[in-house]
Amino acid sequence: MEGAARVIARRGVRGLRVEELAAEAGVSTALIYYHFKDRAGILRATLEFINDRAGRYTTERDPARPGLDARGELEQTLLLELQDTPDVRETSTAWGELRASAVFDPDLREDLARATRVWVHEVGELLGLVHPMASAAALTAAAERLTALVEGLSSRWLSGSLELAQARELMASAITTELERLSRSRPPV
Amino acid sequence: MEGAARVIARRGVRGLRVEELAAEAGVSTALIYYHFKDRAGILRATLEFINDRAGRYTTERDPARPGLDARGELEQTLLLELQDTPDVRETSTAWGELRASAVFDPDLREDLARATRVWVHEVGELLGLVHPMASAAALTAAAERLTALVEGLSSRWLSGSLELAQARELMASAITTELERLSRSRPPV
DNA sequence: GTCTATATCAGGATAGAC
DNA sequence: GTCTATCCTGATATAGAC
Repeated sequence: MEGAARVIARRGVRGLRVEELAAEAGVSTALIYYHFKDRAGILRATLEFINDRAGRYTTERDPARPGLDARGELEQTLLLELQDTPDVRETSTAWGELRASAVFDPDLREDLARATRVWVHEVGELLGLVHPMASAAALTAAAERLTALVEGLSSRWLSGSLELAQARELMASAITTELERLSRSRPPV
Repeated sequence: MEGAARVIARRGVRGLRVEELAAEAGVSTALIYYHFKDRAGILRATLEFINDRAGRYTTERDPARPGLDARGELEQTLLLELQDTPDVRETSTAWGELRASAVFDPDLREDLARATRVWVHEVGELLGLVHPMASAAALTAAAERLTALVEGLSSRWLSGSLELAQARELMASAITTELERLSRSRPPV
């Protein structure tokens, strides 16, 4: 699975070759087919693996850093996707590929939509911690804008149209703006 | 070229089959190869065609609607990408595919980065018309955020994670927010 | 479980006639 | 310019031995 994640990060979901994956794992292609029904099965398992791993590093901060306030946690959650580490690169790349593939493959859409909803919801909760008086609708809209922006910036970064440092700055300023917006729409007590 | 644009919208850049393109155009594959060197040549020509067409419908508003104020023009330019017409769908799909492919194909990056810069610059200019006192840096940053958000929302829409109407609402509210932000950072005279 | 073939097939590209 | 026929490569998937 780790090898598969690396291959997807290197070649994309649609560029994944079973032979290359086998080489990456140091086994024969036949063994891959022994463990997975077919190419689609490999993909399914790998994307699940990647999502699990992403979920892990998204939530493991919770108990570990009690000193982090809600806003800090929000920033960290969103900026996490804009980092040049192998894990994040793999996850973001796979995520982008999944979305791009879903445009042409309806089978992928449901999983993707669900995962997106979960993420938007998480960010919405964090925004709610910072601004407890904001309406649910306002929080959801802000979360939707912020997460969509992360995806947009991430794909610009990965496709070489934007420097990582700039992407992070733009994201940070967007967070500030959204929080200001929330505090104006329903001022805190 | 129109047939190619349709096929790309249906199958993606990486899913384009020369045979399907030939069928779409009602000719043989051999004739396609008579006109284009190879598959890459087909792709190059088609993406150029699509970009030209997109450029056309982006700018043809200028002389036609003198009544449209700067803000209206800004909104129209950005919301244009979020419409369910064949042209826009084709353009947005191709654009998303191009970006997704560029992650794995360095050859595509330069063209893409250039086109992105042009677009960001255009939006920056429009923002400047609305807020002539804002600094160039602030305008560019806002344009970068807004265009990245359009891309993020567009790919969510095309991949079935977001309703078009919602995407448009989110985009409209983001424009409002960015304009407010600009007016605060350097208040108008 | 794991390997070495190998069947099979799709799709890019070309030859050569008209 | 346009077609039919076909070559050829690369990639999925399987058979069968160990």
